[in-house]
Amino acid sequence: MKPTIHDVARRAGVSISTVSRVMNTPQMVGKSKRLRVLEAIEALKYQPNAFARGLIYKKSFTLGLLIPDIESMYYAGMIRGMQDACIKLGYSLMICNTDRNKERLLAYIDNFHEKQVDGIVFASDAMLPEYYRKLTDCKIPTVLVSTHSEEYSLPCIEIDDEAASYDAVKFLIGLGHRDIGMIGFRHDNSISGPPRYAGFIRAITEFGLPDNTSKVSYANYRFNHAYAATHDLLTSYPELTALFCVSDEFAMGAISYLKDRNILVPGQISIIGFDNVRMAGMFIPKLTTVAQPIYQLGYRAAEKLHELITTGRVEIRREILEHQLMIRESTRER
Amino acid sequence: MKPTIHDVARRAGVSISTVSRVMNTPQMVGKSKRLRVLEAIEALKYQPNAFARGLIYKKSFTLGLLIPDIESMYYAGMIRGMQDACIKLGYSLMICNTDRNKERLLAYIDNFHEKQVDGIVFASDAMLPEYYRKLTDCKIPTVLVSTHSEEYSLPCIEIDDEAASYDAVKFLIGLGHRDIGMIGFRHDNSISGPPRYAGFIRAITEFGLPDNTSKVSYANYRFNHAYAATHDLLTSYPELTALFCVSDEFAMGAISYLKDRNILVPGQISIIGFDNVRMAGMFIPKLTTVAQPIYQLGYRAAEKLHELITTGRVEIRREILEHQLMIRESTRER
DNA sequence: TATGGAACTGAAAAGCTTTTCGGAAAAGAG
DNA sequence: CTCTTTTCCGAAAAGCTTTTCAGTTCCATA
Repeated sequence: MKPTIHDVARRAGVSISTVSRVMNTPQMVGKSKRLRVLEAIEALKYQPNAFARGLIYKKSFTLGLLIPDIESMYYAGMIRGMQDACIKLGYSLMICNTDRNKERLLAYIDNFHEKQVDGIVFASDAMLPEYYRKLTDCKIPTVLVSTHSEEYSLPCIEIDDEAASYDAVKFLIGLGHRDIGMIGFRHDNSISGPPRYAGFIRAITEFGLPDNTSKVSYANYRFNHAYAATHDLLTSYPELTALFCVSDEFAMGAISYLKDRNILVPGQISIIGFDNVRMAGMFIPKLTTVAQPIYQLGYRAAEKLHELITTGRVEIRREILEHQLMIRESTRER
Repeated sequence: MKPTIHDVARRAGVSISTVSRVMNTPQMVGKSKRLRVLEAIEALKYQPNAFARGLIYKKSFTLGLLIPDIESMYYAGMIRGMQDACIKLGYSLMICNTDRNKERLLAYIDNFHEKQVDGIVFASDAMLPEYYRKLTDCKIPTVLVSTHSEEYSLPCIEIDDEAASYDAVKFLIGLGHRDIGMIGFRHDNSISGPPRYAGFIRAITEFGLPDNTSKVSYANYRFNHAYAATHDLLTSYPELTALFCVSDEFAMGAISYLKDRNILVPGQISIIGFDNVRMAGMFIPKLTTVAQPIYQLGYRAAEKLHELITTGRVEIRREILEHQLMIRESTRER
């Protein structure tokens, strides 16, 4: 049986109040008793019971994290940042992988509610009304990361997707490419889909290449969808010399398809990705990509949530972090 | 303020005992009261307080997971399996990323202890004496996954590393290769390092190729170390035509190095990896590798831990799952 | 040597739920 | 219609900690 504060008190020959004080405000306790208590704690390996404390503090010192896909390299990087922030702030992190499943996500919120997490970082793309309702019903502080929500005005932290896309496409154009395609996220089930498309459109129109407007194919998060989308796009538009992919995984899928067709990257077609996941620098060819500050996104999200929990509000509701072009080997001058 | 059982009771005009019964043993409650209580629960969005329950049950219905590297694709796959099992078994999962840092791991165990996790899945490679002592001091049921420990006889679940390596190297030999090198885990800070080396040795000696015994270079978990190790190995042994890498990430690092030196894979050198992470099929060339049942490893680990928690013991202490050769494009006949 | 204050300590309540135990009401039997 | 047996329900205790409140002890000062 786990030792309780009573066991420690008995062994040290003091009251439980004293033991509690030794743990929380040691300076209030006389030296001799304090030493005896410390000895007893050590001997018994006493660790206060988090349930009892939670009952009093009404806090669990635990944060919940909702991510759509644990196997995505993007979220893995974010988790690291978040955990480091949690350590700094004295929280534990409970990570739940929704697999983009609505029921599962809802069930996780219930679970978080029951477990009394102090707040939730929501990284699961679109904040649907059902999610929001449940979150407000439960009154759980929530921040969004790498997504946002106009209608519910939740605190969020992300990059400027439109500008980042624009920069990527502009870079391609600067390289001399005139026939540029895009592999995008579908607009109906993603948040970053539309702004990234908008950035693409802005760049091509601004530089007088409106022919490319329709040279877009959509894929569904994963490698093989991007592979198929690339096939579709290239059969319709074989003239393409450059491809803007809205994620590194998409870029890898596209390159993989091209490789299977013996089309050289960047020899014949240049590819630019998005995210700069760890794998981007390991792939062959190394991916040129627009880098998100993935680790910082996670780190700041946890900090922001902490701010929301402790102060009840947040300095800046919508926080934008800088993106950055990483030029590597998958792009080349035309 | 979160509604309590008292609020529900008041609203439904019954005692708290009745509310509790409605939640736990509904058939013990008369229909009319039950309905009233249900209505009140719904209206108030009542959710029992996990702290109070934990105090009574002495269970948190939470499992702790210790992993060395959340950014490794290997562990990401395992987490998915574990989470699915946890959902089935009614547990939550608390994932902690140790970053292979001893102090951090120890701190996480303390944290698990305080949070009263019901058990721990330990995937952090070597079970050091300090870890084991703390675990036993805290009396937390623990199972090991994709690692083991002779001295402490903890339940574990893994593959047969020696046999898997043997199969990989045998496959290379079957392809006609006679000059085979290996990029291995260092023996001093890994558990699977020695058995995988042993499998390599057994294969080459069994097939009469003892010259290869020393053609081994060691790397430290990550891509760039494998990149460097490949450089070392090939400058010492330029005659190599095949390379056995003890992880897919190592294989990618090796291929990346080879690519930078304009050495063709599999044209000039065949590469076989280990693990079959999700990325293995996406890399260029697609990796031939010996597949671990990563998802099942995670799933079974959670089930096994559940078994240990509920029954106090475990049917089979050391459980071996089957590996399987995945022949793709990074290997070729000599 | 008394007295005021500081320093320290213990008893008890609160926080929320489950469960045991005893009692009341309803249903069935004679 | 009375007595027994179920069925159902409420009061209270237990589980562990923190914190408030009310002392007690001890030292310094008058």
